[in-house]
Order: sequence, then C-alpha cells, then structure tokens
Amino acid sequence: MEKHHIELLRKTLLEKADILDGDFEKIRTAFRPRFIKKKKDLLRVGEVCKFHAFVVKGFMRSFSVDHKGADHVIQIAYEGHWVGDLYSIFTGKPSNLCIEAVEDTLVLMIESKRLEELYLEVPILERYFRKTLLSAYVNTLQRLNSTLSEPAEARYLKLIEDQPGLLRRAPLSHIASYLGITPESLSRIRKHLHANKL
Amino acid sequence: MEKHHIELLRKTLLEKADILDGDFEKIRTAFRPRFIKKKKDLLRVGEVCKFHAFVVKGFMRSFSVDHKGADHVIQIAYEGHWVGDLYSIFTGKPSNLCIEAVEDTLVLMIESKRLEELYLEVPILERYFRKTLLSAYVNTLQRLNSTLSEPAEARYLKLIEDQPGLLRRAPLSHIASYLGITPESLSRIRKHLHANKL
DNA sequence: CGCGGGTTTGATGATGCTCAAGCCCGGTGG
DNA sequence: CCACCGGGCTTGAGCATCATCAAACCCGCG
Repeated sequence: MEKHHIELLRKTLLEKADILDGDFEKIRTAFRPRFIKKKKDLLRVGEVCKFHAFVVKGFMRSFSVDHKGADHVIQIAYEGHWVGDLYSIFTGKPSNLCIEAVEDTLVLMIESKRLEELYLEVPILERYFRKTLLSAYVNTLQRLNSTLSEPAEARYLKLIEDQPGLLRRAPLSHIASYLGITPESLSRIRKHLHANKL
Repeated sequence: MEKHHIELLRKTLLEKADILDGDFEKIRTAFRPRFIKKKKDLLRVGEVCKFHAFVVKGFMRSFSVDHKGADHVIQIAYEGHWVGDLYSIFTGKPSNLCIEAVEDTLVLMIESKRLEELYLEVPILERYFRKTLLSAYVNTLQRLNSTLSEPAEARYLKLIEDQPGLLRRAPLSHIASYLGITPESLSRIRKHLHANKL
C-alpha cells in the first residue's frame, strides 16, 4: 500500500470532512489494496457485495445485463471515486450488477461491515459519506433528467462537455451503453456531428 | 403543528437512527408547518432552494421543464418523504426544478442552514440523512437502469407493482412524465394491456 | 346544461434498434 | 517483416417504439 495512494484517500476525505490525523490512521488501517487487471471483475452478478472500493488508479464501470444479454453501464469510476453495489450492501441481497476494470486498476477496499463500525469510532466519517452520497445522488438525478428529456445527441454532447476524459479512456460501446443507446447509434451520431463541422 | 404530524416525523427518523427524546425536541423546534394548495408551488424554477420539506399529508412532485415547455417528473413524495432541490441547496445556485402540490399538502419545513447546524448539535441526525440519501440514491439508480434497459410498457408494469397507490393519486399525465413518455403513449399502453385481459 | 381539463384515438413521422456486412487497425505467429 | 486474425467501429436497410399533431370524447363542476 504505497504512500501516494493513501494520500489520495486522505485528500479525498478531507475535501468533505475535517478528519483529524489520528482518526485518519484508524480509517487507513481498515483498507486493503487490490489490483484488478483490465477486463477482470471486482464483483459478478449474483454475488453479495460486501465492500466499498476506492479507486486510486485506473478506471472501472458497473453495469447490469438485461434479459437478452445487452449490458447497460450504470456507473463509471476513476481516480478518487468509489465503487460498490450499494443496493446489495444495504439489503444483503445478491447484486444485479457486474463491476469490471476497464483499464488495469488499483483500488483500496474496505469491508462494509467494518465501515459501519468506523462510523461509531469516527463519527465525522458519517459526514463524508453523507456528502458523497449527496453528490452522487444529485448527479444521478441529473443524468436521469437528461435521459428523460433530451435526445441521444444532446446527451452525448453534454457528456463530452462534463467528462472529456471519458472519451479517451472508454471504448465507444461503453459510452453508448452509458448514454442508453447502441454502439451503432452512437457511431451515427458522431458521423452526423462530424458532417456538421466538428 | 399538530401532534400526529410530529409523530410521523419522529417515527420516520427513528426508523433509521436512534434519536433520543431530548434530541428530538431540538429537532422538532427547527421545523415549521406549511400548507400548499393543490397545484400551487412550493418552489419555482429560478429560485434558490433553502429548505428541506417533510410531507406529512398529501402528495407532491418535482419536475423540470425542457426547452419546449414539456415537463418531466423527477421525483414524487407523499407521506413520510422529503422534497427539496438538493442540487440547489448544495450549490446555492437557482433551481431548475419546480416543486408542486398534486393534492392539498401539508409539509414540515426546515431551513437547510439550520439543518447543517443541527448536525453539530445532534450528530446522530447525520446518520439518518446518510441512510435516507442512500435509499433515495439506490432507488434512482434502479429507475435509471430501468429507463435505459426496458421499454415503456415494462417500466409501467414495474411502477404499478412498486407504487400501486400512485395510480390513484396522480393523473395519467404525471405518471407518463415520470416514465419518460407522453400521455398519449401511456394511454395506448394501457389500452394494449386491457386488450390482453387486464 | 355547457364549459374545460384530462384522456383517448387516429394518422403520420422521427428516433433509435436489429441484423448483417464490411472496414480499420493492432496484435500474433509464421 | 508480413500475412492473418479478431475485436471494435462503421455503414446500410428495414423495422419497432414512441412522439407529434389534431380531433373527438368523457365527465366533473360551475
């Protein structure tokens, strides 16, 4: 567990909550590093998710698979983000999601049970996760709103505005899935945008 | 502020956090009741949202309005739910949402600033809202997943499964909007379902 | 009554999907 | 070094879903 990975965790926590150095030490020791090779899974459909994972390097996606095998990217996570199936963690039921490394990825993992204990030992940690959940929730609401109200081309333009890095790191098929369309459709949207001078 | 309204608030908080009676007294006094007549707004597009509202009786919806006047129901809230534009509260920017009473509605309102102070006075309250955000977030992710992966008819069937009461309380046009389709489409879906013996 | 909002129905068209073929390019083995 | 393979991306044709516009209908309420 190298120093700058821990520093990214510390820095990320401090952005949303004032955590004392002593408390951070308690937190730090609850995490263990794990490396996931590109295209390997951190969680598979049907497993019960018992961890939160903090991405220190790399890029992951979580996706569902519908009744006829098509996958749908629900979330993406790169450096400084969290992954895990909150539904499964919270209910204890098997996950409907698969969490997969898009690139070679290093995460710091904590047992969800251990995190619950940490809330008692370090109450301010609850503030960090409340705020983190808040922004994740707000982002998802906006994405939902966008999906309900705008055609795919507008959503694509918004995405390259908000997440320019994504285009370089994720293949077209993942981006299409994230937008809720097929790779073919996204390819045509790109073609159409190029035709109009970009 | 009548007794059973306060009791609903107490009961709701206790479902997710062990709040002492004394602490609940502090919390209680931070809320003010407000009545919103059917079709009247609690928040309008362009205003900065500075409150959280707890619905004790009635039914509200929050919706966005797209560039050509169509509205899109983002959230619904009835007894025991919260409403407010978290994006606006958190960023201090004007809201893109309108929050409107679908029925005559009574809410208990708290200033978002006052709530931040309460977190310091009653730390366990942070747990309640962390958990509440968690379920709201998980629900929204599932709704997003459903929107991305299923056709409107399947989403409608899932909705009447999950929220049977909604059909009795909300007009068809709101339900259509919540599902991300037009009232005409939902009407046709219903017709089609009736034809197939339901 | 008759007005008016909400819902239904119909005809037409846009958006995005499916299936299928071809293309591009990077990696591998001869 | 090149020839081949394979995955990802593009392109095309036809189709399904859902939107749009417009008209008729239903029903509660003044």
